[in-house]
Amino acid sequence: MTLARHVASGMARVNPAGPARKTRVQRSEEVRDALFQAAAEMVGEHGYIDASISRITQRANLAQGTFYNYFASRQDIFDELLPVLGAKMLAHIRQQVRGATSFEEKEERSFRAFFGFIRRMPYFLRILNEAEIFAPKAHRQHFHNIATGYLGFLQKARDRGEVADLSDEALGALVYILIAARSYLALRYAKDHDLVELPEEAVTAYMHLLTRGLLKAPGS
Amino acid sequence: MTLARHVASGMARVNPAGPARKTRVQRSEEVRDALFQAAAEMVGEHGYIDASISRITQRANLAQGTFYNYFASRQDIFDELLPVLGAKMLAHIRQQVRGATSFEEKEERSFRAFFGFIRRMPYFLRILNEAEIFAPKAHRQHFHNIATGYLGFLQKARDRGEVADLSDEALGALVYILIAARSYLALRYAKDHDLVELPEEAVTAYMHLLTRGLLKAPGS
Amino acid sequence: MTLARHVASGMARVNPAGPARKTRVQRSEEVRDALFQAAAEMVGEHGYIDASISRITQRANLAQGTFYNYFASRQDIFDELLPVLGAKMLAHIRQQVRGATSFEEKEERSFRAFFGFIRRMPYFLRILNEAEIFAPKAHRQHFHNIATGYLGFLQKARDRGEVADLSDEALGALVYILIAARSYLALRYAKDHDLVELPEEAVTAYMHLLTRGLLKAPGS
Amino acid sequence: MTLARHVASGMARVNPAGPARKTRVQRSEEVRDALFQAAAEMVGEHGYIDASISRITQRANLAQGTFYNYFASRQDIFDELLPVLGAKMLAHIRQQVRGATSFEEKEERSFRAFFGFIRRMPYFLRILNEAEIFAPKAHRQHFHNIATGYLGFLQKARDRGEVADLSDEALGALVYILIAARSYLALRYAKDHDLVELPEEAVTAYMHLLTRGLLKAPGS
DNA sequence: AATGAATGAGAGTTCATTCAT
DNA sequence: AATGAATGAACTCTCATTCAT
Repeated sequence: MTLARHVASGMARVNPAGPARKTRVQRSEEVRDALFQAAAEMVGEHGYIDASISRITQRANLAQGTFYNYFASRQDIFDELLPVLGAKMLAHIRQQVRGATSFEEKEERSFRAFFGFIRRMPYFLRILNEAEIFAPKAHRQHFHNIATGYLGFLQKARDRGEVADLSDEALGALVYILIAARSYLALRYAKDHDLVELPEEAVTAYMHLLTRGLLKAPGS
Repeated sequence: MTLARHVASGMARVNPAGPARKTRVQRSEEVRDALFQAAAEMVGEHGYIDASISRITQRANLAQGTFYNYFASRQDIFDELLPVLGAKMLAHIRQQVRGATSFEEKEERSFRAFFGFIRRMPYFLRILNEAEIFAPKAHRQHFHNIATGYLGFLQKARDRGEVADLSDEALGALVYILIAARSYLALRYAKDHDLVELPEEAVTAYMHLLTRGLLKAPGS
Repeated sequence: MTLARHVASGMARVNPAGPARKTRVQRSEEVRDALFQAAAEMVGEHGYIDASISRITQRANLAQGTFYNYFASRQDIFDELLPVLGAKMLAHIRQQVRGATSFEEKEERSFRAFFGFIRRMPYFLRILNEAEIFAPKAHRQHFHNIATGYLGFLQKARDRGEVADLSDEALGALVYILIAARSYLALRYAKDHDLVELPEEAVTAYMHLLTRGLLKAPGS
Repeated sequence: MTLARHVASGMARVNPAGPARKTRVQRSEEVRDALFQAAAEMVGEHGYIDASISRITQRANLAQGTFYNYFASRQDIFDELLPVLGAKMLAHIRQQVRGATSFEEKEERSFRAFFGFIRRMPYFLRILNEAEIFAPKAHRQHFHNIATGYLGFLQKARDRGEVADLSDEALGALVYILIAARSYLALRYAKDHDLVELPEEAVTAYMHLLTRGLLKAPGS
């Protein structure tokens, strides 16, 4: 829950009768956060389409006009959702992978960490998926970030001799396949937009594919 | 062009001064087709969001009101798009795979056939992708159809001994991964919503993953 | 009253329970007229600023959305107001001047006809004046029309020897002065945006200026 | 430039780190001036409509709230613009006319002085013109001031025998005509809201009308 | 005196759907 | 069966004004 506390908690409303002294900038940041939070929740629960300014501000206990003190437009806040949350995701995964040594171990930990993240922040998956349509620039950027990092990781593993000797172009394609795998499995195991329960079998399948492919081993 | 003739042709407008002599049901089907066609084109070119009734009917050379003689609502026609086009895709793939013998050959042919299809019917990719958001029921159904067929195919290959001896659950996960791979690679290699140019390297990468996994072969 | 009947009557609302059979295009024209009429009244009475779509449609007994079936935007109808009413004004003046022979007589009749027009159609003055700000393109066009016609009229009179032998450029400036005179006198003698009562003294002053200038005649 | 220094200079911003040591009332007057100045510039450049409080205060380097320490409302400052600038215009014209002896000379000097003023203070023309719509009370007052003075001037000239023997009412109408002439000619010769280039021909035309009227002199 | 965030009414516009013709 | 005008709810966004700091 610690991870979600800052960003995904459903509690982060603006509290007009706050407990005590706050500086103006503190208060201002709180309001901005409340709006961001409310937008993330709305998009996560009902999609970008239904995340109207009216609903977002209502959820944040603010007047509609207040929104425009913090964001230039509806598109503006949409374009911020994925970068902010995507960075959190990356940080989470990196932290979980730290300490792993082999390519294989890193892959498995990273795979599990991805699902751990969307389990704790169920909004994220929908925000990520719909961003392709509603915040395409942000989505492209996010994808580029991830794909680039992933590609470097694969290239190093290849150069170290841990991964098959494939061309950069081929590795680039594989990066997309692996990212795709995570995303679709998340969708596959999501229940009611809310909970993703990844069965061990899925991890097995993923790792089997990575380590041995699908074909029956000749000697077995 | 034969494939696209029925569904993706830009010609299928209603011709008010048609060559005459049609039965009422023929005429009725023509109108319905024209609407469907126009909707598919609009969604394919501009996305579900911009496919308003007004634009769809305009493209079909019909009045707005006519739409509601054939579809109960805007959502209604959206929900039909994917099932109809998805069936065409499946038919196309099945036909291309016919005659292949080994699992490996079938996989490669099916993989290529998928890209062949979206190359000939560029609308399809967008309709498919956005359906997750705008026609979720249809999308789930489509996915279920495909996944079920794919799973059966994998199970038979496993039982025949061509594919590794994984549990049904694990195969189910793999199905998602393989479908995901195709979808994301299509996005990856799409240019301007219009053309998908799949490089051979991508096929290589995909087949390598399937046949050998990613790890360096021990003896090499 | 005949002049104002078509355009400026306050009665031209849409009557939902109309008396009898009308073709669709008749009905359609009526609705368009009602909107135009309502807009003219609103602008005439309260100015462009307060002529919101909401108020215009309310006055025409129509829903807000209906407005956009007939005009592409608020600016659109604003841009139509002056051309339509300005043409009526010109027609009225031309008709009143018909039959006059000398330059002097034509001028006086035209001068009186202008005030006769705005007396019968009190909206017009405000629409004309504010158009400079709210419908500048229309205003420029209207001004150009009038100024061009007026200039030709002065040139012919000069060439005939009725008017002093001034350069075209000087006549061009005079045209502006004469139009300005009418416009400001209308403002001067307007009471409550509603009634313009032109005193005979004003006609005398205007004609005196035109025929003799302001200076004391030397021999008198 | 001396004329524009007080009112039209683009420099008159509030300088937060001023050279210090000012009495409270001095400082207060400075702030008020800065707001007035900013408003005049905004209205002059973009019109009353776009002169929002936000834009005015931004241009004056002040916070929005500060505005309301000096003016009761937006309308309030609009209503001050024309009286203040109009007085400057009158002062300028009076000064330029000083020393002229005949009615004719005074008229020509005053005519030229008007255009000299708006040439040096290009804001003024727009402020003046739009005031009729956005600050009607101020506009009426301004007009009354000017018309009254002008009328007295004409009356004296008439009584002296320099001007034709017209009734007061007729002279009242002529005042409007002469003011109108200036205003419209300014508009006629304005280029891009910024520069008014009055050609000599326009002066000729104006003075010809005043001294001889438009008709061909009988003996010529 | 100066600040600037909060407010909420109101603006123009779009669009799925209805329904009389 | 086809039409297309009418509807009204919902949308994003602006802005004068207020007020606690």
